[in-house]
Amino acid sequence: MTLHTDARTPRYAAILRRLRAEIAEGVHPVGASLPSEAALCRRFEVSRFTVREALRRLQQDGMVERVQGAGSRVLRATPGTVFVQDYRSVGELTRYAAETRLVLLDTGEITLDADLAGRIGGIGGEVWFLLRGLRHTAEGGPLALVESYVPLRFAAIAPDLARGAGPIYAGLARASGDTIARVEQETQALPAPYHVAEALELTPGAPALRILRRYSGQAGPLIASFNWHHGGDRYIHRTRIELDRDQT
Amino acid sequence: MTLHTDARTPRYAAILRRLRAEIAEGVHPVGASLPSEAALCRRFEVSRFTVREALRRLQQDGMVERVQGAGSRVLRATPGTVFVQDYRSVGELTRYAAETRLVLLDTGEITLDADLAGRIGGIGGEVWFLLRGLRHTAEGGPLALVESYVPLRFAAIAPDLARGAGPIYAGLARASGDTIARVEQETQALPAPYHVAEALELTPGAPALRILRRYSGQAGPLIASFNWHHGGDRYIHRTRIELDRDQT
DNA sequence: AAGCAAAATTTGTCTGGACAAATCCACCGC
DNA sequence: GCGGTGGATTTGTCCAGACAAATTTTGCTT
Repeated sequence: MTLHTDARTPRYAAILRRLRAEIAEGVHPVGASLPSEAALCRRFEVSRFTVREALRRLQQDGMVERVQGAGSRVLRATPGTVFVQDYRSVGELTRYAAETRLVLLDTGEITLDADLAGRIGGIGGEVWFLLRGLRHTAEGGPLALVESYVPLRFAAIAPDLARGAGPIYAGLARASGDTIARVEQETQALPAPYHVAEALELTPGAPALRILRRYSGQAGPLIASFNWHHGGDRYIHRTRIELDRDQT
Repeated sequence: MTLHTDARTPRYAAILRRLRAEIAEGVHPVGASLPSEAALCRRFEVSRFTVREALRRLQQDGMVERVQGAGSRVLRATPGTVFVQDYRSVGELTRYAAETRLVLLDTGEITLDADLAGRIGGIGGEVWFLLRGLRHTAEGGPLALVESYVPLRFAAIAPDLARGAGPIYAGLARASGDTIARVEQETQALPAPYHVAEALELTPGAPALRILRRYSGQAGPLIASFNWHHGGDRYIHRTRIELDRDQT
């Protein structure tokens, strides 16, 4: 197959457009693997460099995940309309988590129904172990409902980690001899489900902020959790972009 | 200069670490240009591919901007503590805005009640000039309601800027001889107010995502805008943290 | 001094090739 | 059936080279 591209647009851009369209149309459904780099090279009659450039951009859009030895897998059918990236170094991330932890310990009001064991087809079609917890503010009001999904192999130790010191993801990484490789986060505004409304003292259906956070190690997922928050008046999810350079 | 790298870490990672350290130490101050790719190749005794891989990651961090023909310029010395950064560089940000603009023009469905002049004690107790706009997707559905607040001194030119080409904040910066210094963003989930629900085809009170974005120049605020979005099913606000593997 | 055109510089795109590292899978032995 | 082993597959890293495209600099002309 030859590429239809005028002299202006680079070849990888044409391939990128083609692949994006195919993913959107369901030729490569979410969860399926893309053809290998070699196959794409043959199909588009370009070098591996060009194919990789296109795949790299798909990956940057969050549409595709690439694993050495395994291949490229479709994560989502469309790029996020607004795509914001959050950067923290590992040291800072740990410190951040530690600070959060401190606040929680300060109030001494964490509830953890860790013994509630479920086998729930949670996220990504996989079977996970569910932990449920509640976070309170210093004033005693509910701050967040946390629903954490842990791979089944951690089912035995997860409750202890949840009750122990330090963030859970760090404990899981330690226990499996892994290191944190990736943290992803998705924010949505949804009507509060009944059990969330009850926990956060909202009326069911009121706007709630749901933040999905996924921690992955080199070996695979460590933990994924939904954090349910008050919609607006009591909680603000805040980000900041700082540009240090002059723009013309 | 030879690289000190054990067999495990790739060479580009070592170069990346070195450059990051030098930028942090001020060897390459913010605003200055990095050595050219060719120079870095000679210095580290690697091929251009390897240098480019390191530079590409610096660019992804938002620390460096790369312009064809001009070189690589240092944008910021370190990743901030809790800063969330749009992963596009400033150059790409402009282009992104331009692309959005194109899409909008394509559908021909932008509504701009720019002549609706209000003196509204908007944000921060100051008096602002209000612009209102609606963004449609390619499929024709409403994507976002935009309410922009502009300082009164820009009241005369703002409507023209909104109708003209290019992002408004860039036009304002140009008009005032200023440069963008900071962009802040806050996300909240709120019950959709009536006028928002009407615009986005929601039922009033349904969960909506409100993103407040503030652009500031060196001299002061340039523009602040509320972006109202669908709550969840059609719009996902997504962030991602990717940790480099060369950190322990 | 100002304007314009050519040259030099610098990053972008692309080829072809090579080996390493991670993963997957079929086969074998128990 | 189970576990391990080895080969095949697939992506990651790296090189040397080439031309294109954008920008900056230089030098010439007016």
